[in-house]
Amino acid sequence: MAGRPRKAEPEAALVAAMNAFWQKGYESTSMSDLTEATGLHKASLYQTFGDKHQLFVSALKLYFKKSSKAQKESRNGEENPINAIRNSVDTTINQCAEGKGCLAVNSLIEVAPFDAEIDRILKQFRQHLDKHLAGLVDEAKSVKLVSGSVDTKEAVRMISIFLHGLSANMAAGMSANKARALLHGQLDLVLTLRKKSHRS
Amino acid sequence: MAGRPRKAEPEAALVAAMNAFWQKGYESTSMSDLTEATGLHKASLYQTFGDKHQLFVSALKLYFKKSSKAQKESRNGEENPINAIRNSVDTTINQCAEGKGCLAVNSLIEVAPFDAEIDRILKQFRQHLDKHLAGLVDEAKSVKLVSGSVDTKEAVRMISIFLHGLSANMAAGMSANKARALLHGQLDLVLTLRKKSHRS
DNA sequence: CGAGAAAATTGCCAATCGATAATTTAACAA
DNA sequence: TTGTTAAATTATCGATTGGCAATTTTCTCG
Repeated sequence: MAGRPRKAEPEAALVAAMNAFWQKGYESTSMSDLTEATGLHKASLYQTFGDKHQLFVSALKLYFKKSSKAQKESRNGEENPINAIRNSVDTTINQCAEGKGCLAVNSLIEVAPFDAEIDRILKQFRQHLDKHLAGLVDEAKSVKLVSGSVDTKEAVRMISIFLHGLSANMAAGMSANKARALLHGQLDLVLTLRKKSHRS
Repeated sequence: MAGRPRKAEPEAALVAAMNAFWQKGYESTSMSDLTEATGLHKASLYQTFGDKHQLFVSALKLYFKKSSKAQKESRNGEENPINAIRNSVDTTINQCAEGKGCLAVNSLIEVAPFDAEIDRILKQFRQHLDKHLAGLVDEAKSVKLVSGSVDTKEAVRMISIFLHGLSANMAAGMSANKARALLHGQLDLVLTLRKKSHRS
């Protein structure tokens, strides 16, 4: 009944493909690049993941899965909601890489305008992240660490947009440290925290 | 002496090429796309502008020329420095287009990481814009419309990053109106203006 | 040990990529 | 008119693209 077993876990190949798309973008990553990155032959990629577009969709979904997992872990017992917020956005920055930026933001610009499916996936992901952050902001408001006059949705949006901007700048070489510093400044402004209040 | 005259202004073709790159990005825009957009035949494009990369460089420089011109005109006799700042960033948003974003930001993500020349041009452009905005902020500080405690460079950077984020979101469909509203909110925060102070 | 099944690999495909050489067309000067 | 010059066009190049059919290898089960 059973046939020849796989030599490699397809998950590892998918991670390699994800990194390839991340580094070069969708269009510029050729099937040849993908075979080199994954170690799999071209036809094996087609058999395992379908065509290039399907492989990209799978890679994006994996990126989101990893990112969501990192978000959940970012709290890690932290009780102070403000610090939880800081951990959360720091984690988002950590998902970016110097010289590469964030795969989601890159794809938002490069492929979402021409690809309804990718656009849908990315929108879903943004909503997911925004919801997570909004929960933390509400929590901070409930314990009066953030003023009740702050509009949660608005605040989250201002932070989210700023994160997009940081991703673009990191793609062009901004360091993660610099990005984090700017980001915490933005948090101070949006949540009307006193400056230099980073960490407790 | 003189030979056959040109049938079309090369400037018009360059504008068309710029729009093509803007809409589809560098890699995805083929020479075939460019011939269709410009109306020129392929070989004419090579003769007039050099290869694809040189044509892209020329298109980027044209984009910056147009953008810089719009920036200068955005003041247009406005005496209130705060309104001059608002006009300036509104002009930046106007350079973006719904569904396309800003050519500079798109290129920053798509090509700057792999192309030193483009990276240099884009960096130069950002510095130019930042300098212009910093001048306006300093002006506002000198007439006490912005607190002297505001760090000009820091403030400009926070606004610039936010603009990058807005461009990314506009590429994925955010309306210019929404972008402007969020942007003015960011100005209020960064320059510590009282909310809803838009326009005088 | 074969028979069968599935993974892995080879080899090839039409289409398109960016880029030029060779040629034709059209204008001005002599 | 004709020679010169340059723009416009045609035709074509080799390389690479994404994609797949055909084949070989390697396993499990009867």
